[in-house]
Amino acid sequence: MSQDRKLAVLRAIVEDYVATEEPVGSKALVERHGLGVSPATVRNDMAALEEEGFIHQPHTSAGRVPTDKGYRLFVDRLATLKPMSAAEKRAISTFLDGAVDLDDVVQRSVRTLSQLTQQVAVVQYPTLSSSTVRHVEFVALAPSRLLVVLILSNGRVEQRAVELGTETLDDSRLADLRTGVNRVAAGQRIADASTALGGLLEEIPLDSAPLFGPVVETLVEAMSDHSRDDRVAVSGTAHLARYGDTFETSVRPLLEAMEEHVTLLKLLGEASTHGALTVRIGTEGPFSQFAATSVVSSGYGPGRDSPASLGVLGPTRMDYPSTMATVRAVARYVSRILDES
Amino acid sequence: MSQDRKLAVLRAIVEDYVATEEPVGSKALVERHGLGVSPATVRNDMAALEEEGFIHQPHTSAGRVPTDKGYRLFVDRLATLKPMSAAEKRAISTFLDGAVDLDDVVQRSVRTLSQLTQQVAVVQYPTLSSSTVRHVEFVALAPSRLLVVLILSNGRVEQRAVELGTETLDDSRLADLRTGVNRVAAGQRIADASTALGGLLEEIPLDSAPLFGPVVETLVEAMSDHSRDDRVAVSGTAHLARYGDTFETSVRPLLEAMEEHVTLLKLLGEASTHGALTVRIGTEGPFSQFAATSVVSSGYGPGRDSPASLGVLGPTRMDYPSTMATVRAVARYVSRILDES
DNA sequence: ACTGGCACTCGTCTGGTCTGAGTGCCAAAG
DNA sequence: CTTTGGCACTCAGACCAGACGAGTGCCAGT
Repeated sequence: MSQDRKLAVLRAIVEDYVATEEPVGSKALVERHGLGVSPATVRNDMAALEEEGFIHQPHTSAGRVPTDKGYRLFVDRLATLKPMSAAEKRAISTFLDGAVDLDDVVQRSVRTLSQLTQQVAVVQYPTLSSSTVRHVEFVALAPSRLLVVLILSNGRVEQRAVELGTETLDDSRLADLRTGVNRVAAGQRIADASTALGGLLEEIPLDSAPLFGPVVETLVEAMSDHSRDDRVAVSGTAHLARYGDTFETSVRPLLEAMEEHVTLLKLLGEASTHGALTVRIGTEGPFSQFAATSVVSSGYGPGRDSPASLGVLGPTRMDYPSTMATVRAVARYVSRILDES
Repeated sequence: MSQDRKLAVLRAIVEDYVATEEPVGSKALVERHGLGVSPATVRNDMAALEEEGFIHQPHTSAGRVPTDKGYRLFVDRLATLKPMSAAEKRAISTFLDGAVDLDDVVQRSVRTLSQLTQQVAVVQYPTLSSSTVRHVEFVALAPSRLLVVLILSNGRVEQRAVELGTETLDDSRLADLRTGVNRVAAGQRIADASTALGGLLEEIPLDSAPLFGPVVETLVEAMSDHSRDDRVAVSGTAHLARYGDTFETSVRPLLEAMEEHVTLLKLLGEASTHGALTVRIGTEGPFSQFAATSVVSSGYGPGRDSPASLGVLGPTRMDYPSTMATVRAVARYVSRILDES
């Protein structure tokens, strides 16, 4: 029995099953893929593949279905990424080039991804922590209320309101605050700015302390607050309809996860090394309720690090070659856009 | 035949059908609601109700199901809003009180709504147009690139990058710009600020024009740009799973609408007069694909106008009394929070 | 005006049969 | 040792008929 042919059979099974969504039998296989051998031969190979756990038959008189392990072998050794068509490339670039700011880039990316793959797409917002402070602005809302606006290099803007209690503001104190804070914070990476601000607190004149205190505190909090860090954009949930049969068991948990951004992020996985695709198949993931779901993801971001992930969720029975190609293409394109801006 | 009893029968049918999700027959009716008459009598009433189009029987040997018209009569004349339990009231207030900014208020509202009603909740962000300009800030990104930050009274922040071409910036010109723009714009309602800025363009010294021109243009655009105006928050899509049978026909279009914010807004309907509940049942809505879906919505917002809507989508077969009560309660509570801040 | 009775309808449940796709195994042929 | 044709076997799903029963409409009696 030739090892090569056995793998060819597995590949054929995966491809057929993905296309038809039905267990595939030996006869159909030799017909649809010119394997050049008889069904009986294929049956032997199939028996071996089943023995090794790559495929599985739902019931005695049915065809075979790939197992998670089978898909794994397929993506690792058998799949060649399907090259993107010119039309698809064009779609990506025209769609993404119109973006006006970071939010928009993310929104458009996630749309593009879901549209091209016909699946649920997820894009994590680039993390705050790797960016630098561009500017901090203060706006008086009322005599004792202050709006703190933190502007970051990646275009993100964080804002917080601060109650000053009995302390009151006037223009000159506001100016002091503005120059003082920006002197130490502007241009710094988030983490550095945070500690620098801490240091600032200790050297300021005593009479400014009641003002600076709460303000700096809020700023530090806003910087370290990763509550906005786990934001993700989701698109294409309607494609979940294609799970078909296993609705309550598969789709429901997914829909729930769509709103639990933390879960979603864990699913996407750590941002891997730049440009490398990660494929997580079915039960390989951390959540048992997504046993029928695969994740194809990639890190992306400006420069050479990948501060964020994007990817696609779909049934384990998905078209890996083209999904992977699309995810990679979008990740690259988005990274390039972020580089430019 | 007593008119009163006929209505009581309709009410009973609606309640039973909502509870059991199954067509309800005459016998079950008299048993579960102490109507004090025999099944045969009820049958006569039912025949009349069917004649008038309030109920309908799926097939000859089945019970009756309310029609859209039947639900309409029910909510208009028969339903008494179910008062909220103390626990629910507490849930609303504790959940919403923790909100730190406008975004957070909206997020928490939509979460609360979907959790309490066990349905899909939709909350429109308060429209930009009704708020005033708090402050406009400019930050130099590069010698010829400028970040314009527009801070509004409702806590929303809009930001745009401006390319200045050959024009270059320095601190004093930036200060000019800042004071100049804020002098005419700060404190104005959006629309007024827009026109005022237009006027500003004509009276500035000639040498500043190349700088002011593109900046003001961008600002006006950001103000009039309603692309961010149709933003909505959605939560609880997982509850769509309860549509059960009619998956492809009902749920899919809904999931698609969830991402088409424009559609969602149309569905939510015009923000009605403050505090008034709107109920749109099945085909009464503007979209034929949502024939099996009802919308319960209410305007909300600070003061006495309702710049935005919030509401709940669900199957026509929903528990109107409690849904309506919840929507109203949340709308009121959110309005109050917006009033305070 | 209400009620009990009765004949009727028709969707669903049950059990049984049939069909065909697909298998595993074996013996014969390369 | 590998491949192939043949053959008996399994079993899910389709199909069918009959029984069941929930629910109805109508009518005559109270």
